[in-house]
Amino acid sequence: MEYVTLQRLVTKLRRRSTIDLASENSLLNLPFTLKKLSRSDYLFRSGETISVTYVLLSGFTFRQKVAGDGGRQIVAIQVPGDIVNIQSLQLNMYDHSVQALSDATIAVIPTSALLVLAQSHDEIMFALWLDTFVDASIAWEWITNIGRRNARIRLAHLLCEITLRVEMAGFHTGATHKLAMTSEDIGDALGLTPVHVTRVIKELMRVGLILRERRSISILDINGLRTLADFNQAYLHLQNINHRI
Amino acid sequence: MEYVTLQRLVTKLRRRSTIDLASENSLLNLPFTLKKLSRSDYLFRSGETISVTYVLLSGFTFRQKVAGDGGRQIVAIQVPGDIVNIQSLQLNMYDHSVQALSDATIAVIPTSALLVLAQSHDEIMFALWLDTFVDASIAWEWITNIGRRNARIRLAHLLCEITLRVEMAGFHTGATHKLAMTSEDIGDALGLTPVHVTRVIKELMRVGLILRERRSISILDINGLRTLADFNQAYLHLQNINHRI
DNA sequence: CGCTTCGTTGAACTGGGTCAACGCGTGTGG
DNA sequence: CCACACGCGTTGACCCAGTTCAACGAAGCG
Repeated sequence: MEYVTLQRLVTKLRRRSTIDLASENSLLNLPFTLKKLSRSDYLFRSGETISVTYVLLSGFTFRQKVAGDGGRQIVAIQVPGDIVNIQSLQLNMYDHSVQALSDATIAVIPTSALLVLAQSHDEIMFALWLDTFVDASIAWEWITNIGRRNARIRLAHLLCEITLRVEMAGFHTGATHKLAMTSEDIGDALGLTPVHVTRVIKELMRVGLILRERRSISILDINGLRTLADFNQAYLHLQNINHRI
Repeated sequence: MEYVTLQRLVTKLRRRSTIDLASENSLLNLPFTLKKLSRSDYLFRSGETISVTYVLLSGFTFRQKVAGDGGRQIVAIQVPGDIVNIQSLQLNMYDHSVQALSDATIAVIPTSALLVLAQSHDEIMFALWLDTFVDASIAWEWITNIGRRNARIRLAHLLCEITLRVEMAGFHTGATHKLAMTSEDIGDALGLTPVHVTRVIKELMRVGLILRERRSISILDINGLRTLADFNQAYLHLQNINHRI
């Protein structure tokens, strides 16, 4: 069996916050177990009470809510390194579900251990808190995406965001990177129907921006997508602009 | 001149978190100045760098982003007691603007003072952090609202949310409560055009759920609205369900 | 090899957008 | 104190992006 650590979590937090060696070691020494999910498996469901915190180590997961008429809406996507439910530090009842978008590996950390760490290391507390700000910032951008952009631009914007976040998580993207999402998944993230998503995908293929084979999408021209989507990455707050010193 | 305190902030934090007397006093002793805004005045603009934290004491403000084609999207609304930009604790560059929806009074607190307080009182830090979680939770519900509900239900849902949040801020609502928003404001919050908003408002009037006079809306039948919107207030996390003890 | 899942395509439909005209308060300047 | 202008709600006619429904096909899996 492979040797698994929480290094990816440290790397992710380091992108935006300063984490000194002591804090890094504390994080790496957190107790955790591993959980493997297959596509569509639930990590947790709306209404459940859980006392663990999940960190995504590989694969993708997504957060979803269900509208009154049964319509599913994906409200966030997690990439490797992301903490899935940092809310668990303060809330233990969930009003949404998290499900695997692909096969995924997840570190399961007792929330109490993380809480102790946060309380003893301000640096870690602020780093985790900053992550919460970014979650909100991304959600606001999604509201803008769904509320004010047409289907083509919405899709391009989503692809730009995911590509960039995956790169920042330390994976090479480029022509070889593939995103495995069904038309229904994409539609549920963009507020569209799967039928229309396939039409829009074909449009973006026709102009050479992406390539779709089976249920995976490859980015052929990220700059073209960025231009089309008028993508401004400020909302991802990727630089360490922490101004506490 | 009236005597103004940050009591409303304490009350707001108390709704969800435990704030002991010492922490309460520290909060009330925070230095602050007052700022008065008229409808449409900007509190801050996208791209600005600011080192103060704003707390809304009376009136309403909203957070907005602008899409590439110039379309405005309102991504959040603040009610009295809300901290407008708690992000300032860690981020000092904004990717969105905040504007007054009505005449508003705002407490302006040096971020550094708030930061010192948060670092010396875990209780306050967690209370502020919890507020961030709720901001994200509300944003996710808005994504679902805009992505998966039709115009009538979207509007009903927004009205339910605002009514409840204003009540929780300690104001009486009921038949006399009025919300002053133009059709354009509402449209920008719901991802609709002002023309369609007036049509939907008329629909809700026809069935006796609301009353519109000039540019204000009164709620006539909050239960009817809740039923129509299938409103589930869990996402507002109004109870003190903080499970750290 | 048959079943399931999902992409693909076409045709018809509709919720909401667009455009344009009008009307009613309100505020403002002469 | 009146007249005009401006902001915004209202209404109607028309339009279109995206939905709906349905049929078909291809890959993957047991």
